Amino acid sequence: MARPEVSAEQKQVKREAILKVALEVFAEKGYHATGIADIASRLEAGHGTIYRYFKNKLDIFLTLYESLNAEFLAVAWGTRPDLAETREEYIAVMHKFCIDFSQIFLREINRIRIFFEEVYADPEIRKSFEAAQAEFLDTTIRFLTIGREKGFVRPELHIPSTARLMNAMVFDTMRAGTEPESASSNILLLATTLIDLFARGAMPQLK
Amino acid sequence: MARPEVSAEQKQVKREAILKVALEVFAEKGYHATGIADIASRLEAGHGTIYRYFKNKLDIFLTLYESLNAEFLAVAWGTRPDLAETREEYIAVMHKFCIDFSQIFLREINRIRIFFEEVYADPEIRKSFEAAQAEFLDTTIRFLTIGREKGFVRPELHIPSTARLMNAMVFDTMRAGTEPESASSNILLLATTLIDLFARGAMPQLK
Amino acid sequence: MARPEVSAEQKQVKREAILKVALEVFAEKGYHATGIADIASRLEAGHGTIYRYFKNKLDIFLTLYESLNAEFLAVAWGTRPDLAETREEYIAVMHKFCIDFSQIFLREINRIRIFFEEVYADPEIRKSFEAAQAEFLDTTIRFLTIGREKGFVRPELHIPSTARLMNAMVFDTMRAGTEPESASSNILLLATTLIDLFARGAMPQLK
Amino acid sequence: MARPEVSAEQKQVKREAILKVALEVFAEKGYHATGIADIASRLEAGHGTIYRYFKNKLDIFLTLYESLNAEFLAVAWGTRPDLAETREEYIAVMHKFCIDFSQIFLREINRIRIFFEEVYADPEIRKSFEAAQAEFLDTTIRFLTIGREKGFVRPELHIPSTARLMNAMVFDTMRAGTEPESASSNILLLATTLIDLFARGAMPQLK
DNA sequence: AATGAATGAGCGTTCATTCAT
DNA sequence: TATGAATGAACGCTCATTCAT
Repeated sequence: MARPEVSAEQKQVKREAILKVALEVFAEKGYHATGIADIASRLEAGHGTIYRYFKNKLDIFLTLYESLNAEFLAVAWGTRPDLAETREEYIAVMHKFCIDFSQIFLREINRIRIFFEEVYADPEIRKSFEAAQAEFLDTTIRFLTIGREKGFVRPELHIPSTARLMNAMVFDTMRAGTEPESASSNILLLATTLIDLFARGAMPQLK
Repeated sequence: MARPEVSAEQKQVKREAILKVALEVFAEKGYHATGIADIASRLEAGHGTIYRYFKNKLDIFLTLYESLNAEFLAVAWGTRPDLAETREEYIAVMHKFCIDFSQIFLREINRIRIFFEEVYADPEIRKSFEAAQAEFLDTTIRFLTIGREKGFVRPELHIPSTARLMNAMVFDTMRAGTEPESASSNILLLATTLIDLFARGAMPQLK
Repeated sequence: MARPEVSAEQKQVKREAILKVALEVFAEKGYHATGIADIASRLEAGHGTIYRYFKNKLDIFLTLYESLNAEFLAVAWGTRPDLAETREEYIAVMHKFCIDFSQIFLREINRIRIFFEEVYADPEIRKSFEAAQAEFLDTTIRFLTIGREKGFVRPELHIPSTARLMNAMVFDTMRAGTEPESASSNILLLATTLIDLFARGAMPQLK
Repeated sequence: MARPEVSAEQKQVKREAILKVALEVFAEKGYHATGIADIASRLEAGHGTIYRYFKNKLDIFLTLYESLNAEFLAVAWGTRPDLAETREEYIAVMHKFCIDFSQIFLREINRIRIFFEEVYADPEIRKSFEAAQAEFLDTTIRFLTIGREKGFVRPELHIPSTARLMNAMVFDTMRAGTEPESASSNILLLATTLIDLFARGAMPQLK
């Protein structure tokens, strides 16, 4: 009984070691330019070894890709706009979401890089990306719908479009974090601005 | 003297013929999956011929890519927020920009597709994309800066961040137009919502 | 003293277990398409284990192959044309040989399949096949030589050639038994016809 | 008009050059042990070149294989037992068939070698072999049926079985020709014996 | 100018075998 | 004794690019 557990555990350890170096190489060179040989040699292992743990190159990539999607989605579905009783609380929910997202970013900058850069490298990756995007859209739609019910969102706003635009801003904020530093790519500043735009728009209020 | 001119002109005609079919194939299959042979055979020409007009596959792609960027940038630099005298005119400038952008889209859906999907297919493409994005950012910064000077933009807004977020929304609106139709991917609806968010935010105004 | 015996016995039991499943897999997939992993997994053992009992894949195959040859040869050497006193008894010897061969077939269809199909899969197998064929030829030559001495075989017949042709018919009859059923592949009918051709030829006798 | 013809002709010349060396290598090393690289290097060409003329390794092999089948079948269908008016003429038809077959053999010993040795190297080859065998059987059945109608074949003989056994002898005679010389592998002697067995059987006629 | 035949580096992947545990 | 993780040589094949015609 103990034995298979150890074996399975060791297998998992090795899988994760492969994922770790694969992520590094994918982030450095991109999906297409990365060869199994690159991953194997950085792992200081034979390239046959990798095929003991993953079906093929795509399998490795999708594993990395989907685990990131899962983390993002967990944060997104974890927001609780339903608990917000006031306008300020509603904004605070959004704020918390941005903070949580940022934390994943800080931890997972390489995975975020491949998340954005390799969307179209393979039809399977694209499918995975699109499935995740659709689900993200659902979470944002939920956020807005609850907000409207509670009177925190202007009722005349078209929710699906708004959700899509907000997601575009959120993901671009993440993407900014993967870029070499510049004034415009400060992730926190972008998040603050995003919330400000959401709350008040860009134009002064007419009296 | 006449001869070389004709020759150069003919050369240009052929170049454009190649670009035309290359665009089709790139849009259908993507950069990596497209072979020179695919382009040549659809052109009904030998593949050696293509190398007389372009250095290599990347050269063809970048030519297409950069001409699209140039068109987009021409529209962006052509906006005249400086001529807006009223809040409504300022919004109208933005509206016109969206309309003009949409028109490029309607005409150039294939180029827009490759614009979005092949950003990271090659480091050169990426560089080109990033250069264009930086310039787009400049046009939006100009738009916002002029708006602020004229009192149409809230002075406390951080302009570079706002510009980046607006661009994210604009490009995502374009991208939506390349996707199979769905409620959320209506390009005009997205543009209208974008302007609405810009003008008023998503939340009701406090009295 | 007892111990090594038991060990050797156990070793033999395991060897036979390996041969049993190996035969199944070889028959199903063929020599080249069969991997050590296929055999090991059907055996529910590690693939390293197999190398404790056999030198390599070829060793397993040849063991199976040669044991079948040995069985066939035992039957062939077991014919007793020397005991035949009459033409009818001589034919009966041949008949018995066909029946005995068929029984091996009924029992060992899988080994017969690999016997025919994998002759050239490896030079070693080929060598084994050819050695067996040469020995089969000897048995048939013996059968015919004795027959001639006893006046049951036409003296003008070239015995080595006749032996070879008869063997060709015998093995093709066996091979027919491994094929999906059809009118022409009825093993008993073929054997009967073979004997009939041997005894009387295909043409009517001239008066 | 002249141009494409020349081009197609050159293409054919090259195809045949490839087939020529491929046949040599296949005959020497066998299908599985032959690599595209082996063929290419003997051709003194890059291995990519081969893929301009053939889809893959199997394509080359099947081309060789099927052209041999076609030659054999042409000979088989070219026999004219229907023209035989006497027993001797009927035997002469068979004799001619053997001679013609032998001539292909003398010309095509390498193709005959692969014909026999690589039957099961790939399912496609096997399919091709079996289709050819079935057609050969038809030609022999035709030969025997016409013989029976004309009174040259004993009416009680089971024709499909007889046809199958005769084919086994014919092909084994061919196979003998591919083997290192021995008393039993004299192709003409085998053919003569085959006809003798066909005509008179192996046993003395009862008075 | 136009061609397309030739090239070969490079890819992802398989699997028989070894050997430390 | 039994294991299965590790290995890496070797495979078939693709395709961007060159260059002789």
